[in-house]
Amino acid sequence: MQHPMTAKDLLQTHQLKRTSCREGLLNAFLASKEALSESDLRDQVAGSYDRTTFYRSFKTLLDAGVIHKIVVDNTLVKYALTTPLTRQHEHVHFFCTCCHTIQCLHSPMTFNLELPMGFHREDVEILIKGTCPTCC
Amino acid sequence: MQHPMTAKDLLQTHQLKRTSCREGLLNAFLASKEALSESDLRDQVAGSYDRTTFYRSFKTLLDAGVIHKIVVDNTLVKYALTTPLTRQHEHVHFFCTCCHTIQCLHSPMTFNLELPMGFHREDVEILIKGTCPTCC
DNA sequence: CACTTATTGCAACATTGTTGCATTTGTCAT
DNA sequence: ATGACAAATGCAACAATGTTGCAATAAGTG
Repeated sequence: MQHPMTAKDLLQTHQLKRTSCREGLLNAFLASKEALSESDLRDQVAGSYDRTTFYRSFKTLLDAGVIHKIVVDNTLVKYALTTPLTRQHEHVHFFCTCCHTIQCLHSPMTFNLELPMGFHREDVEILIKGTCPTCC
Repeated sequence: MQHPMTAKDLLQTHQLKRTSCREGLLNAFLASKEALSESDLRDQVAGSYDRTTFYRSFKTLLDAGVIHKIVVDNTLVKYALTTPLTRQHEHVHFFCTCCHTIQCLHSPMTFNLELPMGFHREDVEILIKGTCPTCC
């Protein structure tokens, strides 16, 4: 299932006003299957809008949770639309070192993490790096 | 085992010249058990050095792998000394949701991950969020 | 359509990061 | 120790990035 949503829907769902800059940003996300970097976005939409407007619209979408941040390798920062699957905890991100795409894995997998004394676990973030089926 | 190393040792091991700014940075890390943010470091050492020098020294340590980056929650960025234990793959970072500190965990832990067909795993990054012994 | 409120664009500013170059410092061999 | 060489430093100037206040504008509502 891809994104059946339109920029308009996304904004209305989050009770945000429907402005052209916000729609421009969201359309960039809707048009691409992969996560986008901030400069990707800037290249696509920011020519048309004031720098300030871009920042503010971008921040609005982030704060509202319409999009979310992803960090790969502790270095590469990208953003993607927030989906119901994205929202759930303890899911695993897979980063393909070959084609540099990111996927969420939901298939059954087991963890056995034994923490040292005194540590209490609430949540886990896991990023697996390797090659995806398409690449190898 | 804590860090038995001195700033001097660390620099020599990595074949970096022993300058006071680099030593200042490393001493900040050696003095703290926790990961530090860039502004933590700036507060501690940067008064004494030129802004440019701070950036360059910091980058040198990062590039050489003497320190490494840690990202929590896709948002909070900190840095820690790279130790032999840190260097080994599949080590775990712990983020305390109470005191907001980050530690590297090295204690023995078992870890089982079954990947879906076609995926090949090369490396794993794990961040555990919860409470540390000091806090709860 | 008119009203209300949030968003926009602009300008000015603040912060953050970068580059070139002369000076200083560390390292290594003597 | 001393000198030579390479590298790091500090400074200044610059570039990029992010922020704030405010008047003009556009969006949602009745």
